[in-house]
Amino acid sequence: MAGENEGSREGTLGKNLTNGFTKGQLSSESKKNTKKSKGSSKKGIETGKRNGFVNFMDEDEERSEEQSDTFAVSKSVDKPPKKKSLLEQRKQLPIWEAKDAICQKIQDNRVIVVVGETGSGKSTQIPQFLNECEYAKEGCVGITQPRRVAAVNLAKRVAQEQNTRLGDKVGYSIRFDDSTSPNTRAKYLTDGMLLRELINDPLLSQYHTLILDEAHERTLMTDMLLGFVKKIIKKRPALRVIIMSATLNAERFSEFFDGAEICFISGRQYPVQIHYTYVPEQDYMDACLRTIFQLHVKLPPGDMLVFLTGQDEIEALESLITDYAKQLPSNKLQIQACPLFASLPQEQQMLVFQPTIPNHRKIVLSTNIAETSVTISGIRYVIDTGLAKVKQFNARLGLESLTVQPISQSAARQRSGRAGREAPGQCYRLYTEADFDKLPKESTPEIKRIDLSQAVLTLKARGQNDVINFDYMDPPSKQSLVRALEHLYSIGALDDNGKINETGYQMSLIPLLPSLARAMLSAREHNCLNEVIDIVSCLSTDSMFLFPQEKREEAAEAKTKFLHSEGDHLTCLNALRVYLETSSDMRKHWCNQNFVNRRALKIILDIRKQLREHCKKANWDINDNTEVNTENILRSFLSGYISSTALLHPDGSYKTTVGNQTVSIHPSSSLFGKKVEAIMYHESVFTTKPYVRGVSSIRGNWLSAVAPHYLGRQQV
DNA sequence: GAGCACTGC
Repeated sequence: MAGENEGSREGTLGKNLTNGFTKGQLSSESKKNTKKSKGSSKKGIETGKRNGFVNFMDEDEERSEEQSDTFAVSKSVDKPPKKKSLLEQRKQLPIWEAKDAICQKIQDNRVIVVVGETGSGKSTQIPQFLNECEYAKEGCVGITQPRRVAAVNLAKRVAQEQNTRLGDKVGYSIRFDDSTSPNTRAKYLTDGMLLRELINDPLLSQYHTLILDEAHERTLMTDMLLGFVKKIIKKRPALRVIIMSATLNAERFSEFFDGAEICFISGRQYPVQIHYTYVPEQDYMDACLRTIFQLHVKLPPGDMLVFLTGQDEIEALESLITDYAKQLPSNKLQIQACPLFASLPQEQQMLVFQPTIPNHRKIVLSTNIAETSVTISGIRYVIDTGLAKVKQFNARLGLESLTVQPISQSAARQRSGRAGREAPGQCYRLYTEADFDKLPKESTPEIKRIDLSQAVLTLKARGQNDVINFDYMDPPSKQSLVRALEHLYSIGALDDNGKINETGYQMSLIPLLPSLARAMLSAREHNCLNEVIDIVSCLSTDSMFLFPQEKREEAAEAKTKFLHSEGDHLTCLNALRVYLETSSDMRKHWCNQNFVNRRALKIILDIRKQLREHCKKANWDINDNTEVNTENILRSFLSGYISSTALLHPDGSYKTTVGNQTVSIHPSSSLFGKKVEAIMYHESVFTTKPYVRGVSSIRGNWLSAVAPHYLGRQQV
């Protein structure tokens, strides 16, 4: 199917492209185009409807103004000369002028909102300013980040500026890696880590100031922190809070904190001119390909960043670009296409960051990863399809889905901003201005889109028993909260009144999904903690089994030697055990030979190590069984998957025990096509139909034994 | 008989 799609896509693309770019036309068209756009820069690249060109119009004057406001254009284009001292460099940051004002504001107000664009230096400088303030003599400032790398890099930079060893006065704290000491006065941490700290220190008493950075991203963790911090300031009058946001929706944060003052910091961002298409493009892949070549022959050198939705698209477009690039005259600028997505192997990801091949224009084809997580230097042009893949959780059906959706206006601005990091840039939106205006202003916060089981457990374990009335900036639907409560109840984390019990509290201390944490607790009783730790580690990150498009059969063949008849849980245990027995100098080779994802395996081993340490601290015995007792292992998992089970019906289909929905075993599962009495599954995903993945076989009579309190009414 | 945007503890 996938192959067929690609084939037909290539067909239309090819036709349209050659309309616009036959070999002979290439250079003359490009000349014509350049002339036109120069002659009428206000009106856009007007070329009419011929030749399959994608026609863009520029933003109108008013809109350009708004854009430059949004991006707080820096007037000085020159960069600081190399030899300047760190202090002199700091003094040139836009935020330096605001130093006294910020210090004054934070002395006078308990909460402020700081809006600063990229490059303002707010994340590195404000913590240093604060530590010089009168009120901040004792304790430290905590700066939260949504991502691990950001926490580490900011800490490194500030340690340098303070001329101190990293981990001393300036440190960071992220999962698997803590670099702080009692001396630490500026601590960069992921927001998940600060949420962890709430367990042992409910008032976060070590901090004189908390800075929630990148709050506009509205991650689940940031949103939970916002609610907790609002509670804490009522109990700690001395605590200061700074909410940092990159967009102009700061009023929402200000309102949430009872009208907190907003400070605006200008950034070091160059203007980006926005271009829209005149008419909606039917096929954005086709439009993308044509736009890339159209712009390539027209625009001065400078790399290009194209936002697409996923790996398949990126790989398809990459091969098309490479094909058509062969038609470029050899005396003209050539094209170097670079794919970029999270699961791309490290070595290939590096190509994006290395200097562009001489006489080439680098064209980075990227997912959303380049919108926030990764910054690429040299980008002058952005092409934005206006789309992204978004995960959504249907609370009524308990199904997840991943669908392509239009992005928000603020995401579109974030994308266009990627063209103006080093010089003035251009952004070509493959949609009309009218369509842009119809986009939602902000993206939907994560808390409204995902399964909240883990979040609800987190809230309850930190003293927020009433999760419906927690002070959310954007409350999730009642239905999704109720579903999470029901799920937690089904696995025995809550008592009959919905309060967290000892089991639930123990689960909350384990950094895993509630279902997997429950399996671990159950494994203690079944004397198979060792095996279950290995399996939950595998289930906590991307699959270790790779299936490259071109070598699918080879990869499937390699996987057969690990297959276990009882299902996917024991299959991944088999594979991990073989890996662990492989000598360290052979492991890389083993991975390549067996189509095993080395990056996933590294994370699996990190998680495994962390879980084993957790057990050691809790004094839990990690058994040293020589023989694997599959029934004990599966029964342990069933404690966590009790509401994720399905029974085989006479017609050969599986129907869920809760909700009686028909589900199919995903073709990637080792139980695909097998008919067993009953199954439990790690996740259910809606793609073309409801599929379950991470599936293992169970006996029907295990169900009532595991959760009589829950399944009593729906006896099997 | 077929999919995986991106994070995080």
